Amino acid sequence: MAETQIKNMEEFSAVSGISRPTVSKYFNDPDSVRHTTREKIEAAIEKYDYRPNIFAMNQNRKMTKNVGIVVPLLADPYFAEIARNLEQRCIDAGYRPTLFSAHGDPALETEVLENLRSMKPAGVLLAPLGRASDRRSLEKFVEDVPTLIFDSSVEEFGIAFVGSDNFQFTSHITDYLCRTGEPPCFFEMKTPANPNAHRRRQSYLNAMEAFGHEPQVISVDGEGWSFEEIGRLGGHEALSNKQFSTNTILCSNDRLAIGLLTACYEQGIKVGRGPEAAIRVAGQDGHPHSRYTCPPLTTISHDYDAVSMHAAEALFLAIDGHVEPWKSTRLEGKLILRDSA
Amino acid sequence: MAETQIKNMEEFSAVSGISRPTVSKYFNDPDSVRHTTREKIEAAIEKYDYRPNIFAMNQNRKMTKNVGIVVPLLADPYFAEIARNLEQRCIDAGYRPTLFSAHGDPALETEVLENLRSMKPAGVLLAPLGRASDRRSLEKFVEDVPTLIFDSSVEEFGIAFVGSDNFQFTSHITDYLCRTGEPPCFFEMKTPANPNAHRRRQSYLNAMEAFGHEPQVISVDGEGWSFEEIGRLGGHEALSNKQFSTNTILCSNDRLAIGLLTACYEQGIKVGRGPEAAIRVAGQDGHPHSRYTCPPLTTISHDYDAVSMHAAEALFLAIDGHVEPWKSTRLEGKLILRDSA
DNA sequence: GTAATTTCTTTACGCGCGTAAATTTTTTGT
DNA sequence: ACAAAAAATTTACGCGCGTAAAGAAATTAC
Repeated sequence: MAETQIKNMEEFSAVSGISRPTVSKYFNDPDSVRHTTREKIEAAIEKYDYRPNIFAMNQNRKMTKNVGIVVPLLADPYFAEIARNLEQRCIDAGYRPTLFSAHGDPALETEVLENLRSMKPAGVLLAPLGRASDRRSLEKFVEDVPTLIFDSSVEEFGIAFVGSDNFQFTSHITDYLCRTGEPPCFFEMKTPANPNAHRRRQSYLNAMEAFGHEPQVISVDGEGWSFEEIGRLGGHEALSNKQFSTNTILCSNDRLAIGLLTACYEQGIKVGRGPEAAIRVAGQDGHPHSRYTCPPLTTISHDYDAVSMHAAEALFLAIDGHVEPWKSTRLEGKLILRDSA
Repeated sequence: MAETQIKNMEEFSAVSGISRPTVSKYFNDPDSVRHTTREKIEAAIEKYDYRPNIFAMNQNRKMTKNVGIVVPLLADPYFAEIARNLEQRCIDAGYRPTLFSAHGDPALETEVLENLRSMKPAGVLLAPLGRASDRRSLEKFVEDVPTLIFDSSVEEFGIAFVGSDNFQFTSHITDYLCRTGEPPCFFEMKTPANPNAHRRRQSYLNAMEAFGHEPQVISVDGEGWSFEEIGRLGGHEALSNKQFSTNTILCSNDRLAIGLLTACYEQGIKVGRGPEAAIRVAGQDGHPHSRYTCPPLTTISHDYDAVSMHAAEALFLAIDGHVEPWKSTRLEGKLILRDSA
């Protein structure tokens, strides 16, 4: 690295021997300049360690290279994991991702979108809070910014939706449970955070009917995003009152299942699929933590990789101007058999 | 809101009746203008929904209002939780926080800092990867940007360090375990990710000596940040080989403990403090998930609130120019008694 | 009420880069 | 080798705001 400190593109253009507009063009898209020119510029970048001022860059460009990634709750490893995936894909595609979390709070979600707007993002990958989201501010946002909705759909907002096929999820795992033991009861939140839960309940009802079993849904109280605690408290109540009509419980999601497992433990109820176990518990999501519960949780897992790939690709296409009608992509999950069911 | 769309500060200055330089002053610091002026401006903001262009703002200011928050692994709920805390404090103090994760990768950590630099942040709250961090790039970074190190200290880098008192952590919980049963063995990673682990081991050795017990450290293999899996695999090996000389195991951190609990489960070993339990297991960190293990994990918890408060305050003071000699603040943890020990 | 002080206005320039237009140079096709 | 096409250069302006300087206006002090 040379000792002369380059402070702007003008100076850089001088030392690199390439005119400033061409240098500017290069930074906008390295492939847009001739191969030999590109090499000269990159040699100079290497030598002088020059990087253009991103604020000055973004000020004039109508479209920046910024991409916002918004999740409802970053403290949930599921969202952390998918956000990590998306982040990497954005970087690989030459964008500058920025991570945001609504922390379970609708007001914060609105605020985050408000702030995002001022970053003039080329696009946004948004997993909405769901039921609690402020519909009007979401609507206003997606009008102005190319937004791909993932994880949980909100009407036909944005350019497309990419998520998991909740119907497949639940029917698949219900099928498994029915084939390997007593048919499952369904354990869920009474007022779930997002519409995925409704689909899963409906799919459970459908599947049970198809198999000729009597469905039983236990809906527990609880607001907010403390699913484990809701599952634990609700589980205690349901267990104490003997609300489960069979020895098998399918939870609406893994976090609820984790709470339920804790409740079972606290009541001395042995969970598993062995003969000595009293009940079987299964979850849904393939939560990063589900491997380490006791017993390890049988679940049906999101295809993290596929979801993030489809979501990112769809957004990048839209940014590049490939307009397509709104589309919903729902990917299948994979059953993960462990000891809990 | 009026229908006229204000597109820059010039226009806003016209409709608000305040000159542009004064409006600019207001956005730089609302308290720097006269009370009556401030009200006029804020009324106009409300009416016209104007927000200054952040790129243009940041371009000329030598110091922005940006604050970077960098953690080693956002998928770890511990870091997610503390990041959330810090984020909120930054917002409350009028800064614009941006979240970054090194995702356990030293190269990514360096890259994140490189990108952060171009955001000209007023300051950075950095929890380094630790042992794996690239010392030289950290050093270069903290020279240029006011950086507060938290969670895991790296020499005397940055403006200060704020974290937990690992010596107090381990001596406190070791004391508890000794008083309530057999003295603990210490379960850790052979090559831990950060220096906190070394302090904890040392503190364990000190405490055991003080109590007149023979210490026993079991160090398990494993690289990276998959602590649960490392704990599980190492736990299996240690349990099979009967390496634990007492019935009590203190883990270097909660994630390791969670893995160990899974190993115990998989070997049919009952964990708890009751008479029917075979061993006791305790962790350290107060991991958000520790409440929901089976049995719920006895641990010693970081004071998340205090750590984030001290860290944020120290950074804000430094940004405001209060230069103080480098200082290390280590906060005590609180013992959380649960069923596992 | 007057002077001192604070705050605001006017004027003006610059930051670093995007980008458009006209021109020149280089590359490509045949 | 020559014309056509592609890419680079020169020139020039603008983006939205920070900020400095000088003077006018409003507030405060006494």
